[in-house]
Amino acid sequence: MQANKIRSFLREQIKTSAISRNIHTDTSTIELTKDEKFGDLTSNCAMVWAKSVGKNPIQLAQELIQEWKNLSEYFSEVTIAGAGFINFKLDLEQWSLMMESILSDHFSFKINDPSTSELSSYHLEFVSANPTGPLNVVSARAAVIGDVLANILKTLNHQVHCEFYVNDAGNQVKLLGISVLERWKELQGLPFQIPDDGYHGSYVIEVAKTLSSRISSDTTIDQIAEWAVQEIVKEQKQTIEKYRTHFDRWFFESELRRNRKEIEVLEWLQQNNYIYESEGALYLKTTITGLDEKDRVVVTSNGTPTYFLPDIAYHLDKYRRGFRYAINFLGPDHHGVIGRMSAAMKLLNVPDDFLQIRLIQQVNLIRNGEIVKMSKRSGEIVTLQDLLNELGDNDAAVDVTRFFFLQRKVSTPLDFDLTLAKKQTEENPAYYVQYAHARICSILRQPELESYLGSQWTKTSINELQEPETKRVLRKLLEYPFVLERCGQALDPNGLATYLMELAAVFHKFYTHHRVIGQAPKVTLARVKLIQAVKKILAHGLSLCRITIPERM
RNA sequence: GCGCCAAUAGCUCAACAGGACAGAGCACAAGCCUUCUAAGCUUGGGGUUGGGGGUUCGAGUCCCUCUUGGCGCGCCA
Repeated sequence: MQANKIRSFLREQIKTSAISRNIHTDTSTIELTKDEKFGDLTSNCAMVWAKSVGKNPIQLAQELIQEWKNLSEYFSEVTIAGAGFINFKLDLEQWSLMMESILSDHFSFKINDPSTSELSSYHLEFVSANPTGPLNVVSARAAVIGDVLANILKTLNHQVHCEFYVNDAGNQVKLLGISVLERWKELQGLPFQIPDDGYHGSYVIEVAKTLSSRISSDTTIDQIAEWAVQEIVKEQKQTIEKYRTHFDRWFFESELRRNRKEIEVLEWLQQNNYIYESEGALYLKTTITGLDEKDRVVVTSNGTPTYFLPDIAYHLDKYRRGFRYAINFLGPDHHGVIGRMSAAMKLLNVPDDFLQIRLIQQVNLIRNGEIVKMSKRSGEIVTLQDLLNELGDNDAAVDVTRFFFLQRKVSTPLDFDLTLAKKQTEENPAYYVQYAHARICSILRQPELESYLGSQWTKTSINELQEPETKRVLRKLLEYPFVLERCGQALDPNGLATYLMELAAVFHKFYTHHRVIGQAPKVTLARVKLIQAVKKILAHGLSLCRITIPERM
């Protein structure tokens, strides 16, 4: 939209000036100002360059303004302020064009400026919980983050593929099989004994019940394990879909193994001398990359591959499928993976920036003021389904938790207070945003406004939108594409939730200060168009978050 | 012991690859509905951004150090 166009124009000017001063890596930024008194857009380039050019920032800023052409085409005022900020006040015409672009039918935030964004294909892996139990609340956080980030990246015109990696091979799955078998014995009234490191949760009993007709005394553990995984994954899929998160593919480790992909990788690594043997086990020389602190075992001395080997094969497979970036969201207890996996990718000649591992910090569940310790093995779990049940298991419950998780940065641990969350369904921040949308719909339903709804935006309407509370709304609208771009770059959708709160806030303030109905026709028209624009952006943002967009509340 | 992540108002969190006076919500106090939804708005109190150094025009943000909390450090996944 218009905001991108304006920024590209400025960026070009700054770039030209940078090159003529021999500045090749320019770290200056163009930002929206925090306060209207500084204009609308601001650049810090004069301050950033001052040192290497050997001039004081203010003097440099004056030179730059002289140098730049056609500023008046976009800006009504360009000033130097503070330590050397160059501030740009947008011309009314530009505000009008912005409104026009938002209100137009084929309105889009897609960024068409190749200098600001290379279009890429992203592989997003998130949640990837083990298929040995139901999804818990930590998975819920990952699900929302990954899902909304995917939506944002798509809006920015990137190709996005979301994947859930199912670790359905190895020891843990065998343990699951044993645990199910023992529970089955229990159901048959036979003596049973679940191993200490087995799975003790009550869901195992449910799985055993479901499978009871298929199990007999000569069924193998592997078979039971396979069936159990199927049941649990089915359950996980249902829950996650209910939670409005969709994966393009559920990738099974067993599939990789059936095609002997991990052996293929191992052989390649051996041929290239990256593997050595010690005490009967095979080690990968991850340390030679400088990215890992010690070499890692890939095949144990009894001949079975560790989880690491298929993991390498999986990430290589992502690369071979042609993605430009693989973003991998992991739980905080996996941070050890970063070093070894980056090292493995390097050994396989995959570009350094291909794999980007992000940690999602943990979720502490608090109930009645106490932390609920969760562990699949001990059986004390609060599942995602439990959580939804506690909150009422309806659309509102999903809205609440999705928005709650989106409000926090992924890099910080968070406390989820169950008792509070239940109460907050009445006074939740998500409602604040939704309420703004419902309020606008309510205004637009008024019969007096019917004749205005379909009218075209006219350039002069912008003159009617100059009160402080109204101008603040316009400034917020201008910010939206900046917000999306920032979220995409940071690989964190957190900023979107914050933005929606702010947009709702400026609207609510506008609402209490100004009335749409009963004004001079040109004023009513301008305000109708304004709230239509706000409605459009709110709906767009909420749909990226996959939160209900209510017409009435 | 080594490593990773964090610490911002009474509580939960913001602050956009260092930027202009650190902002919201909840809670607390006082107000605003005979006119478009009061799930809203207005006003107020509340902070040495865990402590201490440093880097620079400028630090919550970067570096060092200390304190506190969480998590890792297996031929488990």
